[in-house]
This record gives sequence, structure tokens and C-alpha cells, in this order.
Amino acid sequence: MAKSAKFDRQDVIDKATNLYWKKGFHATSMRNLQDEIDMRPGSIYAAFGSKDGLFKETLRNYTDMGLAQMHDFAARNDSPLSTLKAFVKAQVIDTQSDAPNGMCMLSKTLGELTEEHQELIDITKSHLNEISEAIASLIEQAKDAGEVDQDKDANELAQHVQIQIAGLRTFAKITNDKVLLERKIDAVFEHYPF
Amino acid sequence: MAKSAKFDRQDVIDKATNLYWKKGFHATSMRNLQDEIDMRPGSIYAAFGSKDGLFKETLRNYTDMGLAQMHDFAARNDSPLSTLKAFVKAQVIDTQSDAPNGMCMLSKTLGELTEEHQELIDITKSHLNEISEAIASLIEQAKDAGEVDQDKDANELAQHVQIQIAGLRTFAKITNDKVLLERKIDAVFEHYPF
DNA sequence: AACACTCTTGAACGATCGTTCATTTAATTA
DNA sequence: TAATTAAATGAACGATCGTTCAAGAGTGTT
Repeated sequence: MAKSAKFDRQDVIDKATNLYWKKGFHATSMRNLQDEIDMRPGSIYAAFGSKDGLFKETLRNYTDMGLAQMHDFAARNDSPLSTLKAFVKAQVIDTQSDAPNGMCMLSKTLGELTEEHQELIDITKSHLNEISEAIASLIEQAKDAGEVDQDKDANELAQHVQIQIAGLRTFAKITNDKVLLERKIDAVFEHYPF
Repeated sequence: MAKSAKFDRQDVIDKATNLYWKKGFHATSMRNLQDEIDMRPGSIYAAFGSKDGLFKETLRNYTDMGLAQMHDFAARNDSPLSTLKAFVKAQVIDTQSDAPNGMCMLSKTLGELTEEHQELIDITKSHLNEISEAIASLIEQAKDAGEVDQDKDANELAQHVQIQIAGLRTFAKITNDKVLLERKIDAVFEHYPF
């Protein structure tokens, strides 16, 4: 057999995710990544193939983190709607101070990349769709729990929530007033289309 | 005297704006710009100082274009509120096909840049504030015209509109359904907080 | 025609880009 | 312990990055 002692793949992907999330795809150089994850170029390319390949893994990782966070909130909350509201607040408010970047990494990526990286764009879109479906699933549960009218369209409400998250996270780049942001998030769930 | 025949500065800035808007700050190289605006590096640096300097001028130009578009709509519309709605539709829907990039260049820039380019970030924020103030001014006019309740806060409504624009333009990157987008924009002005 | 002045040019700079690969290191088997 | 095998290394590749500047070109005055 042969050498087996290896780097911790998940740890490496986590660190790469943070750097890509913070600086974006183009501004993150392979040398930046080498420093951040403490690997030499040969090892990175053996493990991930290319800068694009590593980026793909971080997109998947970022999305899984978001979905896991939603399930976490669901486990701690009794109501689907307050789960969703907690998720939105975490995404909009907490990321301003706790995360590498206040913006959603997927939205950032959609904004940054051009057709030169169509595959990465398509992957990013499909991940945003996954999140939208998870939100819609929460809203279906809220309908069953009587928190949302049965005649509302869960997918349309999920779209609305996702639009609010994107808008509010952009807004939070200008005015980082947590109280104001919290008020605006509360308002989202108290008025049309909810 | 000396040589006077020169490049058309506004034309050059327009072309640079389109390229920066399309590709973003980092993915746009000075060589890309040289090709796009048909100037040699020495001339560009004599006229604009640096990549950052040229970018600053395009940020100003982009913002002025948006403000001019708003005034254009105001001149063609009798009502302040339908002016605002036309502006939002132009920003969200028309840019998907007619513009270098569906996203707002200012939002894109806020998402892309880090503290390494703090001055550019600050300029971008202040330009977004200019636009917010222009929207607020329209809403004040709408209040005077009886289209909006007098007890509404114009600045808060303007914030809301700007958040919706940012959210919807991100959403439009995923689903480019013009009818759906138009419906969502109409809904913005038919429900809370309007 | 000679000069003064500014604009324009493009080769070239050192730095960094994404990526490769011959070599070294270390773990396992015989 | 020697042989085998895969992982890890890091110097180096050609390309491109943002930027500079000496030289050339064009316009107006003397």
C-alpha cells in the first residue's frame, strides 16, 4: 500500500468556501487559496482539478450550510413560520458580522460571473432553486399548521422570501442598522403576500 | 499651442461603463478596456490616472444615467407614482435584454469589492444614496398629488423600493419571466408599505 | 521653416496569474 | 529492511496583470 495520512478535506473546503465567499471568484487567486488552506499547488490540483473545480465544491458546501442551518432552526423551533423568520434574520443580520461576507455567496456569484463560466452559473442557479424549494417546503408545513392560508401558493411565497433576502442583504451593505433590518423582516411576514 | 484633436471623453466613459458593468471590476483588465475604447495604455493613464480612476468615472456615469432615466420618465408621465413604477420596470425588466448586465452596477460593485478598495465602496454607497433620495423625492411628489398617503415616510418607502429593485434584479437572473416580473412589480405598489 | 507644446503611441517593466510535473516524503507490504 | 505505492512538494512554465515612459506625431505660433 501507500501513504494515507491526508489533509482534512472538509476543513479545506470550509476554508476555501470562506475565502471565495469573502473575495469572490475572480479576486481569489490560487495563491491566496494555497495560503488559506495550507496546501501546495500540486496537492490542490490533485484533489480538486482546477480553480473552477474547487469553486464548485465550495458552492455545494455553501448551499449545504444554508440548508443545514434551516434544518437546525426547524429542530429548535416549534413553528414552521418562525423557523423561516429565524432563517431570514440569520441570513440578513447575522452574516453582517459573523460571516466572510454579508451577501449571499450564490447571489454574489450570479452577479459576478459571465457566460465565460456558464457551468458555474448553472450550478449556482440550481443551488438557489434548492434553497427556494426548502423554503417552499417550510411554507407548506406552515399552511398545514394553520400559520399560512391554505389557498396561498407556497412556491410563490418562497420566491417572495428569496427576493426579500436578496434585497435586504444588499440594503444591509449600505445601512447596517440591525433594529431597522429586524423591523423590515418582521414586516415581510405580516403583510402581503403572506 | 499644441495638439488638440482628442478622443471623445464621454464616448470613452460610456464604453468603459458598459464593459465594467458587464464583467465587473476584477474581471475587467486594462487590456480589455484598451480594446473596448480603442485607446493605448499611455493615453488612458494620462486621461484617467489608473484602473480605479477610470472605474470611478464609470460609477458616476452609471449613476447619472439612472438619474437621467428617472427624469426622462418623469417628463413623459403625468403621475409621480407611475413614473416610479416605469423606472422600476425599466431597471428590473428592460436591463435583462438591453443592458450589459441585468444587475445594478452599484449593487454588483458593493458585492464584489472588499476593504482593499474602500474608497470605491464608499463612492458606490453614496451613489446608491443619491438614487434613494431621487426616489424619495418622487414619492414626496406622489404624496402631494394624493397618490400616496401623506402620513407615509418617503425615505422609508424609497428604501423599500430600492430593496425590491435589488431583490427582483437578482431574482430575474434565475427566472427571466417578464410577465411574472411585471406582476411582482405591480404588487409592490399595491400593497404595504404603500 | 523652425519652434513650442500637448497628445498619442507601444514596447517594456516587475509582479502575479492558473497550472504542471519531476522529485521527495512517508506509509504499507513482502 | 528493502521494495512498492501514493501523497505532498515547490520550482518553473507561458500568459497576463496594472502601469510607465522615452519616442513619435500633430497642431498652432513665430
